[in-house]
Amino acid sequence: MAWSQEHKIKTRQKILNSAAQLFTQNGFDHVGINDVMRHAGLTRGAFYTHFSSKAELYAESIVAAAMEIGHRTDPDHPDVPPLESIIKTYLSMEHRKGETLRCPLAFLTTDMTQRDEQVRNAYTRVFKGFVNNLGKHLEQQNGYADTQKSMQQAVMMIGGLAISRALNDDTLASELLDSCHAALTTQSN
Amino acid sequence: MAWSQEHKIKTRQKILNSAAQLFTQNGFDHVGINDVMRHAGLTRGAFYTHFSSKAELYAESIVAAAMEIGHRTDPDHPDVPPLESIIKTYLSMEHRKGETLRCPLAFLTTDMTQRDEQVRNAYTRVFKGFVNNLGKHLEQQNGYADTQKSMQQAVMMIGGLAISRALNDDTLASELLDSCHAALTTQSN
DNA sequence: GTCTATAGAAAGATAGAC
DNA sequence: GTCTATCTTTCTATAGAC
Repeated sequence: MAWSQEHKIKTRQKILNSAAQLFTQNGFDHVGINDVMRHAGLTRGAFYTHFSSKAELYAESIVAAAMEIGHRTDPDHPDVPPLESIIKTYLSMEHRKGETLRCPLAFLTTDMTQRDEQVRNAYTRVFKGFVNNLGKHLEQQNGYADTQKSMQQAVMMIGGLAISRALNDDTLASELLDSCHAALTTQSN
Repeated sequence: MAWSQEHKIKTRQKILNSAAQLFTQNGFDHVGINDVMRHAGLTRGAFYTHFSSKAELYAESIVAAAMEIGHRTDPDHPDVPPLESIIKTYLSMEHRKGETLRCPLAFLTTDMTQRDEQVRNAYTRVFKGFVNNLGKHLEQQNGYADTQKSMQQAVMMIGGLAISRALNDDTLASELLDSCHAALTTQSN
């Protein structure tokens, strides 16, 4: 049946979108399958026809959450802002709040140490894509690639945001984000 | 009774040491009070005469875990190695494994976003101490303080290690740690 | 202070009706 | 495909014996 097939795909997407939001906001352990399904307008029992386990959903959610941000930062796509602008948005107090923007690399960093292979693989692939994107920006800017510099930029962005979220002091967090921003724009590029 | 008082203090310390180890290795949600007490050679029921809640234990554990590393890196103490050596140890695959060395700032970063005030305050205090220590090293080296540079160093160390632990790819993780090391030693200090 | 026993709640996963 | 109901496990926290 073409119709029910299509309906199933749409339902799956709704579950995945709900999961991406809830997981990045609260982490794996503080989101139940119940929460995800309710957020998607369904109930518990319907879950396992779409995903085989909570971990599988989590792995796919990380990729889904990354793609939401990814297509806004890929320099191969049209109308993507310059690196300077991307960095500023990434290292913002807005992103730290996590209401409108949530990079899974920064929001779920230490969460990964407790997860299984499939989840960690998803995170690793997303990280490689992130570094690769930074590398393309750098190459457009300077004419040559430099993986090491791209990794340093990635750490300064992801690490800076992750730590700022851990701090229970808005002033300090803001100073920290500013320091990271300065490191990324002041240095000899 | 002086004897039972002293015994209680020693028991408390044993619980705290066990907690510091288990929590930094596995995070808040994957360590039960049962695990901590068993590791300390006791049973569940004895816990609540020493701590009022799991969160209180967690907060104190973070400080305890930090002090284990702290006194080895404080430039005011005698026989503390130079910054270059500290950075190398911090950004090592050994530290990434977490068997002998575990900085709570890097091991528990995103875990903090789900915790209550007392826990987040403990983390924040430890982070301030970390940055302060780096600042003293920098001042000894260059003759002047630079908080922004110290924060950047902290992010490169903590963030680099945290991300390397999230990656499910030893080669990539090693490259990442090397990149962070290079950023901290190559730059114009 | 430390023990065993248990209350009470939450959550992953499954069974079976519709 | 989605629902309600349930099995099973896990864990914080407390009660009461010694």
